[in-house]
Amino acid sequence: MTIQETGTARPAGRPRSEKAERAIIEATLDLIGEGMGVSELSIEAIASKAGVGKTTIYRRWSNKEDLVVDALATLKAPMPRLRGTSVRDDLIVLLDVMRAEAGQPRSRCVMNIAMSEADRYPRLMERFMKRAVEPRRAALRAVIERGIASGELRADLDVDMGMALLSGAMLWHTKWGPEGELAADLAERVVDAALSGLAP
Amino acid sequence: MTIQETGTARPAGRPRSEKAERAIIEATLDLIGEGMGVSELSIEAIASKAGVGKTTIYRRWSNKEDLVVDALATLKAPMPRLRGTSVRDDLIVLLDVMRAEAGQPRSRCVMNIAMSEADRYPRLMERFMKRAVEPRRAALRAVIERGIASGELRADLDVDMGMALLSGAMLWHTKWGPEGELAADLAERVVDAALSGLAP
DNA sequence: CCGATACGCAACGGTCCCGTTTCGTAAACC
DNA sequence: GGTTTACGAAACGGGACCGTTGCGTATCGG
Repeated sequence: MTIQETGTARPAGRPRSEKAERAIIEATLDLIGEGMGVSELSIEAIASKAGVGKTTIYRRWSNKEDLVVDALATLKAPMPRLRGTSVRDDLIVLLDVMRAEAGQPRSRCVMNIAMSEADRYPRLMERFMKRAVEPRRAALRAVIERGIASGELRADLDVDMGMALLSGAMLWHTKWGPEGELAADLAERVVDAALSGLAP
Repeated sequence: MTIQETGTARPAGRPRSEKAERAIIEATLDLIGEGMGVSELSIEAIASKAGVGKTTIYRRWSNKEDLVVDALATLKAPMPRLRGTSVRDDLIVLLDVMRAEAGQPRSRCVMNIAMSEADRYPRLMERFMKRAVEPRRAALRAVIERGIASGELRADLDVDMGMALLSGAMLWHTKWGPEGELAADLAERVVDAALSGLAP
């Protein structure tokens, strides 16, 4: 009882390497971000990429799905400070986060998983939605609801429909838009187009 | 030279079974429609589902990608007759086709492939885009351009942005909207929301 | 009937990955 | 030093699928 006795009795023997744990999760996210589906992920590939023995993985997670769940749980939605001055500005900020994320392989995990594995891994999706998708959705929803309340958006606007138009348009550009990087002003143009509508 | 001599000399021996060929392609599309990615497709699973020997597949296609290319080539975009009375009506018809297709496993191939395998199979994607995606896009683009010309849509509207808002919103509802079947009036509501915009 | 080709089926050796075990070494505690 | 647990590496038997081959049968033209 010299030091480091915080009540939880430290187990005997060599402690588990946190570095290895991080490397495993990083490798998992990297592979997913490269476009690999969950079913194509192999423990051996993760171990190899992480520079780790398979034993070290199986000691921590009993199967692939548990590992992926934990890996995805470390993904947090980057929550920008919304200035709250105008709904238009806040929407641009939120959608521009989507644009920026679409470029980083790491952040691409979110969209890759959300789009592809929706049906097959219900347990995984449930956690993943709660952790990574819901915060993004909630932020967008809050801005839209605030806009309705303040009169900046139509009083009869269906909130879900507003979310669909805004983030759907970003999604469309990401996957099917003109090739290459997304234009820097894409978020602004999407917001303005959605706000003013297609009709004259 | 009794009958059936159309210049292409009929090769000797038993002819290849067109029924088997159709069954193979059907099985391939079924598996893709069930959410199976191209890399998870196995020749053995296709053969089994089609009630066919592997030999019969390898006799026709030398690898999986060729088979998938041919299978996807049989997918044609269902092209509804557009009445052309109003842009709004035509947009609703086009988007409602998307809604209807989202339910049928067979037609889900288009979206599943288009969303998931974009990067990894460039040769496949090129053909697939040309055959199955482009016609849909062209139809939507034509309607939007007609609307701009007729004054039913804003003169300064970016056509790509219009397509993104409309089909992006449908896509969003398909993947992330409230669970269950898409509402029967979804296309109409999306079109009206996009036309009038979010602002008052 | 005969030759030729396609068919479904089963088997082959090869590769990848599984999940487990063994081994020698490393890092914490007493 | 001694005990205990974790580590990376290697090997295991097992399963899925690969692409190929051989087999007996079916279906065409001549």
